[in-house]
This record gives sequence, C-alpha cells and structure tokens, in this order.
Amino acid sequence: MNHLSAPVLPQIPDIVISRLPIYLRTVRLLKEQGVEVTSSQELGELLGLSSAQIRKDLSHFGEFGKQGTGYNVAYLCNQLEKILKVDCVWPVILVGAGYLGHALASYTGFEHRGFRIVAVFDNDPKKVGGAIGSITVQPVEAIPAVVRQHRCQIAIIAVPASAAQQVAHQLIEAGIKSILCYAPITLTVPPYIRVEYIDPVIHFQHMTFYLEKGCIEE
Amino acid sequence: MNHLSAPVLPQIPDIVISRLPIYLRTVRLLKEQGVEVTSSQELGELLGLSSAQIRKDLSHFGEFGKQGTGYNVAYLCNQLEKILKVDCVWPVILVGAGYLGHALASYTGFEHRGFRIVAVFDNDPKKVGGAIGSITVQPVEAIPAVVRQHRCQIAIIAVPASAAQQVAHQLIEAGIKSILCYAPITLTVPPYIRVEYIDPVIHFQHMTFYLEKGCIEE
DNA sequence: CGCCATTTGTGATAAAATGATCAAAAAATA
DNA sequence: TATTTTTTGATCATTTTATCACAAATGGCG
Repeated sequence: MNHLSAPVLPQIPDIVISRLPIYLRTVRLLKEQGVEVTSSQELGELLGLSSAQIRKDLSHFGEFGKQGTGYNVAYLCNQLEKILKVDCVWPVILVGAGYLGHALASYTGFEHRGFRIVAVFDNDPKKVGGAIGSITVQPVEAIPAVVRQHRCQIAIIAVPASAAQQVAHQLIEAGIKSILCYAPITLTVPPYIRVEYIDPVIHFQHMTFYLEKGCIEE
Repeated sequence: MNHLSAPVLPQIPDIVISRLPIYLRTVRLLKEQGVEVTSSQELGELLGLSSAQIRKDLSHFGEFGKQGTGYNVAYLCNQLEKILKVDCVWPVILVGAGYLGHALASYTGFEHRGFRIVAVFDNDPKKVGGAIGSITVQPVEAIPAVVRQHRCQIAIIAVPASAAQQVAHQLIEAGIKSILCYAPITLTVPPYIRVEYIDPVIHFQHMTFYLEKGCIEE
C-alpha cells in the first residue's frame, strides 16, 4: 500500500446502514404510487424520523438530492439499491421445513426485493423429499454442495432452538457468511460471520414493559 | 400532586429496555441447563456484549447480584420477568390466516414465555370458520368484541402490505395498544400506539451491504 | 484468621448519535 | 428579471450511549 492508494472510505456507522433498507422500502412504495419527487421532510413524516437524520444518513454515500426540490424517487431508489447491493437477486438457503419454513419458502415477496430461496433443508426423513411450491426438501447433508453450486452466502435458520447452534455450525462450515436466525437463542459464531435475529417474543416483551399489566393467569 | 408523591423513577432509556428480553432469554436458558449462578462476564460472552454494559443495564432496576459471586440465575430470571411484566400470560390476537398466520398460531413456544394467541382473524370468507389447532378463524368484524372480552392489548398483523394500514386502524379502534407488524410497510399510528416490525428482507438487505456482491441475475 | 481472587455497582470519561442552524442552490412567483 | 419559498448538505452544539476504572463486598483457601 502506498500513499496513492484509494482513500479508505470513512467507516459508516452500522446504525446508519440499518436504516437504509427502511428508506428503500418507503421510497419504493412512493415509486409504486407514482410519486416522482420526495423530500427528507416527507420521508421523515412517513417514517417517524427527523428530516435531518435522513439527510445526514444519505450524505454518507453521496449527494442524491437537489436543493429546493428534494429527491427524485426513481433515482434515489436506484442509488439505495446499489448501496445495499440489491440491484440483483441473492440466493438464500433455508434450513427447517416446519410451519415457519413453509411460510418463508412460500412467500412471494422476496424476489422483487432482491432475494430468492433456492433450497430448503430438513433433517427429518419424513419431510425430506416433500415439496414446498417448486422446491424439494433436501437432507441437511446436502447443504455444502448446494451452497457451492449457488455460491450462496446467506442462510435462514428456522429450526427449533435446540438444533439451531448445530445447524449454524454446519452452515458456516459449508461457507455461509450471514445467517438470519428465527430460533430464540443467541448463536455462538466466529467474528467474521454476521447473524441477525427474528424472535417475536423479544418484541412482545419489549412492549409489555410499557403496557399496564393485564394478564390471563399465572 | 404534592411533594410527598412517589419519586418519579428516572426515565430508563428504551435501548436498555430492548436488551432486557435478550438477557431474560439467555438467563432462562442457563436456568434450564441447571446453572445456578452466572456473572456479567459470562452473560457478556454468551451475548457478545461487554460485562459493564450488562451490569449497568441491570443497575437501572436494582441490585440483583452479589459481589465476588455474581447473579443467582433463578432470582435474576424472576426479577427480569417482573420488570418486563411477563410473570403471567398476555393474550394476543392475530390478524391474517395465511401461511405466516398459520405458522404463528401453531407455534407452541409463546406460552411459556408469557404470551398466548387467543384468536385469529381474516377477511377472506374462505378462511373464516376454518380451524388452526384449537382456534377458529373469525371475520375481522369480530375483533372489537374479542379484544373487549379478553382485555387484549397486543395484536399481530400478518396480512399483505396492501391491507396492513387498514387493519391497524381497525385494531386501534378496537382498543389494541401495541402492534407487531409483519407486513413490509411502516404504519401510520397515533403516538400512544407502539408498533414493532418484523421484516426479514430488512435484515437481508442489511447483510448484503457487508457481503461481496454475488447474485443470480438482474 | 488473613490474604487472594472475583465480581458487583457506579461515578467519571469517552464516543457516538441526534438535533439545530444556516449558506447555497434551485424553482416558483410576481 | 428580481424576489420569495423551499430544500439540501454541512457544520456545530447537545444529548445519548457506551466504556473505563475502582472501591467495596464476597467467598475460598491456606
């Protein structure tokens, strides 16, 4: 590395990155509604954020707006998709063919937002060979080959908590880089693996802190 | 109000509250594993947080540990459940009887963490009257009566994005106070209503920012 | 019993995130 | 064309959040 190397782009805070998909979701909605121009203020009102926050977040990546006018919806949409690298479709594998796995594999909303479930796995022999839409459930032993074949970097864990950690190991072993975990446990993974969690009970328990107690029993 | 009123307990940051359910989940896991005592350091390692953060978070609510020893797992568990008001079971209603609604209504993991789905609603006449486990799907018109009957404060929205905002209105009208929204949109609600969101695509798009681009097409 | 190894709870400090302000630019209007 | 209104992007100030570091307990052990 010499002093003429490309400048290191300033480390962008993860909390900023975490808001971009929300911005994208909303800007795409405006686009679908035929809105051509929007402003940080309008977006802020739709999202419950300050306009300053939205402008500052976007300014990390360039200048997308025009003073006095605001943002061109189609252009901003494009730019956000580029930044998040979702101007294409990413292959995703799914482990767990229970009710939740079925719901995820059957959901038609992934594709146009940049993701496609390309394979489903389960270790229950009764489920292996079964079909979910056009996808046939495979045994977990097949994971490494499928990951290699699709160059897949993302996986969903939709198995019971008791099996999740072991599945995570297998996925990482197979080359998966990011995991979306629906099992209600915190996974132990190497630092170069990214894990995100979805657990509705975490949200419920967050809500109840602020509610007046009103329960059924116990 | 006079000067002898109970002191206002110092406003606890919401970000602290948001971590408590994670702590509870982990402490309960330790309890189930037969662990009797733990420490902020052990919890921190399990959760990928600093021990200081955990101690400081807990210190907002009292002194639960013993110097030199750490925390009694059963006691800490109890205290966290009390703080979050989940030392009981909360009734929850679910709107949307598609694949996702089925998965949620069939999930057996809610009950022992403080929640029970007491009713399911859908506006599709083909679904109304159908059964999910022991629950019969009702028309959305029945929401107000059921909410009153169970004194239910929490609802799940599991309908398509196009219907979610209207459902939210109906729920709020019926007296619901907190909403867990699985539809991929940001709801517009009055300030006294709490909404939390679950949208896997948001997590995927967060992941792809950090991944090397590797797509199928487009 | 005294010493050592632990671990908590907390005040002080540092870092990060948010919010306020404003010049400059663009479009609308007169 | 000149003026007003709007809105961005940047800078600075404030608030919030996280980390550090240590006194005070606690239990184990020789």
